[in-house]
Amino acid sequence: MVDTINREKQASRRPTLSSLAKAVGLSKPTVSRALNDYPDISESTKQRVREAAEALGYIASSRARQLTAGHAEAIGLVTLADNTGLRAAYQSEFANALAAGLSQQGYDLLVHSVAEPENELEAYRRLYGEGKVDGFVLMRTRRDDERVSHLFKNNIPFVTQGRTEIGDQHAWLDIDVENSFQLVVEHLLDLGHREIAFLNGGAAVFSSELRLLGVRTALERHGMTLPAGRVLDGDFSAASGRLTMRRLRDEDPSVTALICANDAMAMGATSQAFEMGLNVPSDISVTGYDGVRLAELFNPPITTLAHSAAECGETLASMIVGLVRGDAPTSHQVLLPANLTLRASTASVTGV
Amino acid sequence: MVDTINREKQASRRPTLSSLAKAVGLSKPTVSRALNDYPDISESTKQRVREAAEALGYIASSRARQLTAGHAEAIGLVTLADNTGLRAAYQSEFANALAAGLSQQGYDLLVHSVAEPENELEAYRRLYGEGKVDGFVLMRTRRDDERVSHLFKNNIPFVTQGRTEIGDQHAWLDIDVENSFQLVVEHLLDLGHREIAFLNGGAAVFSSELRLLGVRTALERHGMTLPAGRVLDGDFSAASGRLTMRRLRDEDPSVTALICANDAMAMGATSQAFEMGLNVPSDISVTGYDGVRLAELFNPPITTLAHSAAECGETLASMIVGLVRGDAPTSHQVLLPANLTLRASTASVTGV
DNA sequence: GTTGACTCCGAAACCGATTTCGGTGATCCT
DNA sequence: AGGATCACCGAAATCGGTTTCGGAGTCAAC
Repeated sequence: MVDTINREKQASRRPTLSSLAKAVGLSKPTVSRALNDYPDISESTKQRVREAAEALGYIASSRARQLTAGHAEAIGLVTLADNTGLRAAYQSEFANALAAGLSQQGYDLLVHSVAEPENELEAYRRLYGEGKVDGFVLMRTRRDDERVSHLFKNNIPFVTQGRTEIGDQHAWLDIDVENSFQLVVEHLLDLGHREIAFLNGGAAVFSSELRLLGVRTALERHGMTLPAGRVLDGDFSAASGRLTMRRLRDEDPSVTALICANDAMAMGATSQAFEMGLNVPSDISVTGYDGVRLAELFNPPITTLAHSAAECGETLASMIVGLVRGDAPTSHQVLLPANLTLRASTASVTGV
Repeated sequence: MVDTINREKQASRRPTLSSLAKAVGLSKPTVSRALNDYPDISESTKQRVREAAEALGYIASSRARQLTAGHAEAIGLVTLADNTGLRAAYQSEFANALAAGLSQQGYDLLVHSVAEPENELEAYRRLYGEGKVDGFVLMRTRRDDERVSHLFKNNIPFVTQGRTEIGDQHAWLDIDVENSFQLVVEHLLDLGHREIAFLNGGAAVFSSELRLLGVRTALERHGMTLPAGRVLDGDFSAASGRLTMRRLRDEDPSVTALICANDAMAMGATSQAFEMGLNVPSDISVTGYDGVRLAELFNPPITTLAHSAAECGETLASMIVGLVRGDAPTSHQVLLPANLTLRASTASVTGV
């Protein structure tokens, strides 16, 4: 009876290093080194061990390996549970690419979602403290970001997507927004627009400043200025794009072009325009930023500054893996360009 | 010198159970049980241990715990690297919700991306074999899905989103598409449409059959039939929506309403219609399915069958956790309704 | 025939937790 | 006072790998 139970147990249980060792008549360490291709194991033995492992379907437990190796081969991504709608669309394209890049390097992406923002830091602490991840990728960093300062202080590997106030001290990947938004302005100027408004993304985001700088610089190069009233503050949501479009028609109807700090706001603004009887682009041109795929499907397709989420994800993946393996954080600071992608939401000024 | 190094090591190293035990002058097991609130430890000792743990910033290593506990407290999600565009949009909303649901139950979501579809099974095998995850959530299951049969055969916990051929034997969450598409048809009939085409999603997907059944049933209830030529096959991509719309105008221009099997195809079809000079909905009505957020932002907003990705994610989360904890797979089979969400892509027939 | 170098493998310790089992001391009972 | 009961804690084994160290052979050299 006991015998039966034991045999069943044996059979149902996945093979371990010990059982594999027993099967080939070698010791645990020898088998381990054989599988890991150590030079002090004879080729014939390695061959024998590999065949036996294959035959028994042996797969080394990463749990046990992690314990001695000291790393989890996983990178953490902490998201906020209320991160829904279009904002999530960008994040998902990105997370997908990130996971792809990490997988290439033998790492997995561990996603943890927190319900309340005030528990966010705790999640980082726990995930790393428990040893579930070796480092983090941070999305949508803010200018003064407590996550960044916490990770930095505690010497935990991390890469941010977007620069921060202490950007010179950690690893980051960012888009050259300053330059990019100059391109947008040039494009609109070429089309004859002179009454341009800019819907920015809030001062808490580091790149907002750079975006504004880009817009200003380009305008000034052509002897124009951006009045304070034409700089609006949004929150990257489609709703805030709608709101802006409404206010614009009420308070500043002479505007012929609206530059938005992301695609979601551009889409919101465009939808709102149509609902108010304004046509995009014949009545007002709208531009976005991000290159979310769906902006291309939008009607009209949105002219935008596209950067490849896939490229971002892959680059971030190799950056964080580099950090985990001991690279200096400051050696991983990458600025990617965005490409002005002309589509149908911008057109030359006609009616004026 | 050695002393210094050691002290530094001690200091920089995160505290372990042993060091904590030493600090409070107790044994490892006692401290472990105190922290885990075992009844055979005095309240005063527990208190003392907890305070010391807090003071030292002790966090139990999940790596070590996993080794004895036998579970990883993580659920795997395997994605295909080429999963981009709109298809990804749905997945992301979903993955977000899934992660949120899992986190609530103390589990994390481990995302692994595979580049080549032929390596997909290998990923499932490895992830579970290594003990990195306790189970899986499968998205977009196919009618005859080798992932499903593999997991089923090997007795690995999993939940699918969507039924399969052996759906009666495993856990799944699905939308009641048959019923839902009846609603769409009724809606279109109410609007006076009589020339209706249906862009389905390919026979490999189990629900395609049910969708078709729903459309047929509703039509027949009104004494109508769906001619074979009016059933098109798509692949859920926006491109296939565009293609369909082109073919429809060329080959079957009398059609006044197009029912699509998902939002992406509906959006593609709509975009294409506009580009060909057809107006949606006045010339042709288009409907979608999925309730991706951006369908709402689309211009015109797409009438669709919406189901909450968030609800799906959360439900799947509790289902898979239940399975991991020993529930019978067949006890977790959930059919969710979809809500007909009327927006601006459908209107009554005018021109006929 | 001893020494040395070199190849190949095994015993034991270790990673950081949990679990099993047993033991001490206090308390209660008769 | 002796024995039973109970509350509380510790020694040792365990999970499944890796690493350190050393030992048994073989072979060439002197």
